[in-house]
Amino acid sequence: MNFDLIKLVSPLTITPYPAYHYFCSMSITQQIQESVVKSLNELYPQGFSEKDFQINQTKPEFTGDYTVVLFSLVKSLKLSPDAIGNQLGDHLIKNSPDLFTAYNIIKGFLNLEINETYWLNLLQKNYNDVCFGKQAMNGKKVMVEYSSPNTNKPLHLGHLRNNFLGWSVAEILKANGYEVLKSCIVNDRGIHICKSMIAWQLFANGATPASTQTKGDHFVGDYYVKFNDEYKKQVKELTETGMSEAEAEKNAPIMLQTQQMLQDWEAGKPEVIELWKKMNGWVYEGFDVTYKNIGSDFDRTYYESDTYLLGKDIVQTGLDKGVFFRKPDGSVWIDLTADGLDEKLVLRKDGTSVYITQDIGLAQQKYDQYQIDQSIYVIGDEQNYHMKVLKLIAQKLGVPYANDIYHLSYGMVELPTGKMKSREGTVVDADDIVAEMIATAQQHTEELGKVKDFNTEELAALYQTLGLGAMKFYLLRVDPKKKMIFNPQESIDFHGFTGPFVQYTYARIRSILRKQSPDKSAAISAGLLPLEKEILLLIEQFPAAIREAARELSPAVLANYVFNLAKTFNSLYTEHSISNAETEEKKQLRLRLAMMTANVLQSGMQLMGIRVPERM
RNA sequence: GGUCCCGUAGUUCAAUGGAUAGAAUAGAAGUUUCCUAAACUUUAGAUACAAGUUCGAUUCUUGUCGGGACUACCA
Repeated sequence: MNFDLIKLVSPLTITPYPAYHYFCSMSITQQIQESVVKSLNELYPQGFSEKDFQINQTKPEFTGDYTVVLFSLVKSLKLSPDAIGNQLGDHLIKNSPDLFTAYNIIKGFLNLEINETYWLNLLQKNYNDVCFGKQAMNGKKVMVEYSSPNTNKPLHLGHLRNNFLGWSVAEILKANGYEVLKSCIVNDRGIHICKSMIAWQLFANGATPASTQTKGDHFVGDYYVKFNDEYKKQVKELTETGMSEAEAEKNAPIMLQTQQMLQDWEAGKPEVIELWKKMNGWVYEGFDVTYKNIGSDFDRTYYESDTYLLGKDIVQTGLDKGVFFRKPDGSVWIDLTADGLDEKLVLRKDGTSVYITQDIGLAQQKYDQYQIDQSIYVIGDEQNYHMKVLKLIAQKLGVPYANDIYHLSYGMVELPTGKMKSREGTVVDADDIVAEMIATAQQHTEELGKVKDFNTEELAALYQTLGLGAMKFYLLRVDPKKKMIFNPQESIDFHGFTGPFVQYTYARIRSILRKQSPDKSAAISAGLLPLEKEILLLIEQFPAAIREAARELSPAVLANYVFNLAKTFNSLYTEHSISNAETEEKKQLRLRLAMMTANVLQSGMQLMGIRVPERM
């Protein structure tokens, strides 16, 4: 058997959904809500809305599918929960017999049983719909800025979380009908860039990535490390001559050289600019390889060397408006003490701009260029203060996009031993860890020996799919806002709550469907078994999960969702045969169930940037 | 000092104020003549502490203890 490489793994990027396609029917929760509101208002005069009660999925230990929590109604109705439950339950069944078939009340909870035909119709209508759960375009435009690398060192584990998160959030927003622009701001200038340039001049003897067979970003990063080593050495030498540490740090020759180089760069000195371009070029070649490998892409890349002068004119406007004030030395500030922050510099006394100045300028430029409705910045939580300042300044300036600035603040990735520290050499390199995951995928695959007929290319694609899938899932399964621990041992596990677990479930379904697809015209069986219904309930919640993921800007919602669905399907798979089902109608039901599960798993994984394999 | 964030099984993570706090992993015990055992089943194990708000608190409020981030005329 030979499989086409293209078809072996699922596509990564989502194609825009046709405008005519959208999930038109209301979710079951919404329908229940609506029915309950209607019933309450017909039964009682008080006047109720959806906010007056809660609908939950019924806990497995009770009979029923969805549950109305009655406590919140007790006070205004002055009736016991049981009395309300009985009246409401009767009324619901009488008025919507096609939706509700039975109810029971336990300790203030009204458990409702949903008519089985609802689930069967849902399945029959959508089992082959690969767009299930996605919304039509809503005309809103969002920019998601993520990745934002420095050109003095290679990407590390923290960047991976940023990249996977930014990319996934962009796809999730697309699935919710937004037009999304992915952007990247490259920090390509400044003192830290000059550090690696100086070190290269001093120590490289003309070496290049090509001459040393090193990936460009790693090559340059090595000189950044060399700078720090040399700097430390010089500081130590100076302090040994009796100089104070602070003085030594200021006067170390290599630091003086670096500062001179920054001035030369700003003055446009040709040989400095040339070196800068050359070394950044090496870094970009390296980044391109990494980005391509991990599946990051951008619609628009901004370079700080182009934007670092932006924002000065806005500062002038702010001065005129009295938002900013000038100190006697000529520097310009904003007073944010009333907002619980400090005074913040926006323009140096020499008239040059600082970090925040260019961010103000760039925000304005993005708005002018693209008329975006929302601007999401995927940046680590160490910059919470900075982003708060940015938004505050925008608000005080009264710019129209001020309230559309949103900082998607994600937590740091830490190791079991603590924070990653470049000085202590504990930084986990992005390329290394990805390669390690792919190698682990290869090792597992070879041990299991299930795809011995694959050719070299197919194997490479599979290892990539599995290794990267495991990595992405691991970094995305945690709530982005929270810091997370990266445990190298645990991360390479391909069992349990992992990407490969979901991929495996998908592959097993595809294996069945390759041999036999559902017969479109065939009847399906009524009388759903508990596991069959459980899967349908979960599938029905997929559109809601996509919406929630967008509302929370959290791919973790999808990771949890997809895992639960896969887990439940695996139980069904073990308990009940699909191909050799009890009856032909059962078989047709389960084939549809399998197909829809596979589609939803694929969509969900795709929204996290994870491909799913046909076989593994 | 100031501002902000976080404390849930041994470990890593869940839980719009709702029922007996879920998973995964590690531990223990099982499942392969049958659709892929990267799977499934069973088992044991946790809300830092103390008050408050209420029908009900992991969730909201306050305090205590513990951990972290930020607080540059760097970017």
